[in-house]
Amino acid sequence: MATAASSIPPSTILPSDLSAWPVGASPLTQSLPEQIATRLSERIVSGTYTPGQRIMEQAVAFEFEVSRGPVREALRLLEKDGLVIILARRGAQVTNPTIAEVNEIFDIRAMLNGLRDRTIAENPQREQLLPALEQGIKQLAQTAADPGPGDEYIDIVLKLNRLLTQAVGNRRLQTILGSLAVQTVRYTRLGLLTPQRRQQSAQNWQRLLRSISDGDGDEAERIARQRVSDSRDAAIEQLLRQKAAADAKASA
Amino acid sequence: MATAASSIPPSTILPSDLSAWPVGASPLTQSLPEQIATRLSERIVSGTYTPGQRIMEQAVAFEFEVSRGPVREALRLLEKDGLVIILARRGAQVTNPTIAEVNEIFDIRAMLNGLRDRTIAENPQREQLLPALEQGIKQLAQTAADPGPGDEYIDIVLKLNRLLTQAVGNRRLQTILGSLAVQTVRYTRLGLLTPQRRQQSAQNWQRLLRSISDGDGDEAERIARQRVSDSRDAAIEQLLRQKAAADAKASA
DNA sequence: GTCAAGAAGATTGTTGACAATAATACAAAG
DNA sequence: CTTTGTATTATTGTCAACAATCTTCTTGAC
Repeated sequence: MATAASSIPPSTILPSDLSAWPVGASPLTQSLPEQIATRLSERIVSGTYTPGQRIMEQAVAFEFEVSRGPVREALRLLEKDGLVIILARRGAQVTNPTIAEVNEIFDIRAMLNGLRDRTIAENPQREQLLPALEQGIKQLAQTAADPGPGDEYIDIVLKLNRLLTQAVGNRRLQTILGSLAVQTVRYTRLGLLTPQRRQQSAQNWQRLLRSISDGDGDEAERIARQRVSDSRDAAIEQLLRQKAAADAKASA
Repeated sequence: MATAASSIPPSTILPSDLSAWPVGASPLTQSLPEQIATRLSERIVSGTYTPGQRIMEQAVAFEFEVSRGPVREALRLLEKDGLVIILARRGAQVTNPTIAEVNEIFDIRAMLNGLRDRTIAENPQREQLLPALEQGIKQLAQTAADPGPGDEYIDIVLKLNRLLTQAVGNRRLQTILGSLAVQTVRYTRLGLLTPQRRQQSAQNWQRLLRSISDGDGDEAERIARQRVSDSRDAAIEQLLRQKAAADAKASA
């Protein structure tokens, strides 16, 4: 029944607009499968569900007090974002990407972020974006210098990326970038963000702002690729530690 | 029951490996939803289902002699590839992209094809690819000069693209490019491929071959983007005619 | 004649049960 | 002790029916 939807509390860990689904023409209320997918994606991104872990329809359905139908659809949605892999007659399990695969995702992100930022820099109406961008980047510089607790820094970066991704009208690009972002945030959250890396990242954002304001598409694309490349390094390190920990646990 | 699957004849219009789904570790037999999705995608790509047309679960289920469950999943698969759009409680309808949206898809294809061809050109093991590539490009040159009937030319181009896409190990890139290819083939099939365009395309492929064999990634990327850009022009023209025809029919 | 409100019909969303298949445990043979 | 075959269990795949919602048609008022 539709009222069962209310038994699923709203998302708390991830801001719901981070995820890929309700990108355009979103209804005010997520559908039941979407709600389930959101909840499950939080667990995968946060590590509650570990890489390789099986997710069984029955168990999820029981926990959320719905039938297996919506759960199946939710798992298909997660598959679309690469958070789970579904094998025929063997169900879903949390993806456990290799280093090479994560690198590949970053390759694509670098390309498409480049396309995105170039498009924005060459858009005559880019002026409207500048105030919000400036404000975010200012915040970023402050947080880079003074770390503070938690993931505040990453949240700001995500917000900036969201801002830019939504600014380009290209809906398919939004979808793809959203999906790729969901996958990589698994490894940048809690990542090894050293002060130097934060500083460099903040500087890159500042350079990006200038290139956009100047309307220099070439430069914007170059910087975007550089930025993704930098975050890749941090993510790979993080992933390596994660895998090492998992191996140690497995052999114990 | 599983035997109902046999009531759905295999794909005929599109070679099944064109579609995005069974990319890696594919089971020998497609699942029921996949079979339905393949069949429906053929109708959309071939124009049997016109842009904007509603696809109703009941009707499809009845025609294929299955229940609505698998049909629902099939429609979700098609949505992933951008062939239909699903609105909550309003069902699926064949996408009817604007010129701008098709342009956006080609923007992304240009970028990612560039990434793909660069990756291949810079791969030390690229030698293995060259014979098959050469053979395909030779075929292409012949067909470009001597058109022949049907879509033979386009089929060769698709084959070449498939060859390259599968050559890069990057599975996610494969998925995305496959999805984008499915969408654009709606407008390149039966497209306005003038002899000049075919000639130029064949030449570009030849240049690409050389850059790969030389290991020149920069050049490979540049050519790839050019190639997509050219095919974009033909597709947009085709789409314009299609829309004009639809408008004329609507007002009649 | 046009527009609004309501009723009837059509269509999607969800559910629980059944069927088919894969994973597991166990026993027997080499 | 390992391996192979078999029985059991667990899990996914499919179905048909019900509930909720949207669409369309009719009716009535202005």
